[in-house]
Amino acid sequence: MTKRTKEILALLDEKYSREYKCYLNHETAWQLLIATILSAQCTDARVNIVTKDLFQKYDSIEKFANAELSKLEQDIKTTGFYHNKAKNIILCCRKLLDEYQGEVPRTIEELTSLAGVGRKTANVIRGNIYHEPSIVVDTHVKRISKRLGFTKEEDPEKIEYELMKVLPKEHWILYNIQIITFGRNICYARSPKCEECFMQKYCTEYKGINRKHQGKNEE
DNA sequence: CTCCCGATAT
DNA sequence: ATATCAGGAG
Repeated sequence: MTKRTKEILALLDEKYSREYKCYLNHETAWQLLIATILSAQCTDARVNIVTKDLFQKYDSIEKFANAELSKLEQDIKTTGFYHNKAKNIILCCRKLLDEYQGEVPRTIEELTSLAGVGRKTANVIRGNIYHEPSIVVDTHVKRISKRLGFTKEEDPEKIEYELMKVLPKEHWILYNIQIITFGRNICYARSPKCEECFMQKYCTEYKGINRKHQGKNEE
């Protein structure tokens, strides 16, 4: 690990909690799995609003597996992409029952074989439920890892492997949640709060005081 | 690469 | 009006 990387991780540890706190409300592994499927291109705040009622109405994997598609679509509608998500959740839960005895599997291969579950969702489960070191590359991790100069890749899977080489294993899970918090509070995709950012020194896009991020319409 | 898609901030 | 939000499948 380079000195620069060590300093960035120290700054994150200093600013944000070192304890892992998931932003998607859940009580069980299968609830986190469904919440994460719903979180695609949707804010975690919106997902939590939906799952609050959803997990009372559907209080088991069986309920989701036997759900009526059009009903479930309406129940998750406000998360967007609701046709795909509803269909995937039903298929996913049926497979959990048919092939995994209702247990959420542990490996990337098994997890990504479930409908609606890609690498990002699989890594959320592995990190959060099974406490396996894993890099979750979501929109925040992608954007901010590029700004911090950890990667220049566009493909989330390539970014995942690159971050594995750069970051020590003990920080993999922590990095994910700290970067999301950083992205929510300061390092926005649009109009990030660069002037009050504690990461200025390490940002490849910071242009200096009184300048907009990425240098559009300057001077 | 395209499509899926509602809610919110700018 | 447009960009963005804890992406995934065909």
